[in-house]
Amino acid sequence: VRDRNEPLRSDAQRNRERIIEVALEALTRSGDASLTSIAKQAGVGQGTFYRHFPNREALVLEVYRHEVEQVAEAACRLLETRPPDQALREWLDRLAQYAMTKAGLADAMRRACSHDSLMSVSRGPLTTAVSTLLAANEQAGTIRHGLDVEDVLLAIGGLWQIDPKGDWRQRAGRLLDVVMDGFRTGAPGRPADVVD
Amino acid sequence: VRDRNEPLRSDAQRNRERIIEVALEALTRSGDASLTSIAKQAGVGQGTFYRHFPNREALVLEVYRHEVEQVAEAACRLLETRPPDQALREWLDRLAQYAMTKAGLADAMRRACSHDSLMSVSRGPLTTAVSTLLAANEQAGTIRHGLDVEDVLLAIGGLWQIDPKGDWRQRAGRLLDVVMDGFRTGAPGRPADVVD
DNA sequence: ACCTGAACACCGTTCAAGT
DNA sequence: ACCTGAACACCGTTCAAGT
Repeated sequence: VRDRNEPLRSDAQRNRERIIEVALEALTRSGDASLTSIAKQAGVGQGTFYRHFPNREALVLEVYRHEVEQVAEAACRLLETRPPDQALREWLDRLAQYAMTKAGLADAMRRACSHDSLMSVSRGPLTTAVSTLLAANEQAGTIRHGLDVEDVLLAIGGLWQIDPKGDWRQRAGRLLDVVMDGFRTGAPGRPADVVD
Repeated sequence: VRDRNEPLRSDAQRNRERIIEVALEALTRSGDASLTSIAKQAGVGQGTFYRHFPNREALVLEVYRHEVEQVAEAACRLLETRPPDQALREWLDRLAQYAMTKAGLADAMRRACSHDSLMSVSRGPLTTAVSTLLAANEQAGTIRHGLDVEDVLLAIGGLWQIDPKGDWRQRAGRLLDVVMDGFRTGAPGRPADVVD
């Protein structure tokens, strides 16, 4: 209904930002925080809330997008200062750390978002980050050929199942060890696909 | 309040089974089927429903437990007719297939169940199956030492994120290829832990 | 001991009325 | 163009009354 490129009226802009700000805080604390409570905390009426976010999924996706951009940015910086395989591994470590501190938000995503929309968000900055890391490693010969972004995202899918309470550092480390080994070239059982 | 070992009165028993039966059907179709609708479809009042299942999580866990037992059983049979690594792989393939046909139920689990309860269900028959497969493979030398059940369950965690619509067979296959390679002994980058 | 269904609280969503 | 808050539908949960 509204032109996405037209700038918002200043009060609307402020409201929108305030909602996102409050939602980040509330959803991080608990993934099932009610929209009503978020609207109230943000100091807007329900109608206003729904003008900006037509449903829970829209809000969660927006908050998530904001957050995930930060992690994605780190990838390039890591590649500049480290060999590709170390950069990949460290980036995955950071992703794990991020997943743990934002467990509530991840929970909100799982509960509110369809498979399709989950994919489409990943198709944003996360994809760029992963494919950059992937390309650098493939070129350096530190991972097997033919892996795509979704292979990686699925392989680390277990991160979102780790309990943030408890020994998550060790758990995540073990998972990433296994996964990284699966990524490397010439893993046994699959003779290294020597292409052209 | 009730003694878990005392047998239920026959009508109560029948109600309980009917609820589970209906819930399996409804939740498989859609993970967010309402408890009210399930109770109604099962032909019981709300009070009866809550007598058997104090909340959504309790119901979902119970339905899930029933289903997962079937997959777990297959593990032993596979080990009898195949070499350990093929048995493991084929079992994972079946798990993937199962995850896809029961996508709604998996969705219901994700939405309704806490991390803790998710773990505790896995600690049931699934754990037995995985650890049997793991032990056989470790002994045969087809996987690295020191992997535990949770390593495996986390490594295949991505299965639950695959979209059942679309090319899930190929996706799951690729994921399991990566993961199995990560499991094998002597994967590069981790010099084979030669123990004792 | 178990079942029923009305009743309650709460949440997501809509909409007429405002500025 | 945007905001407000009352109103509605629906869901989870409880409980007094039944057998």
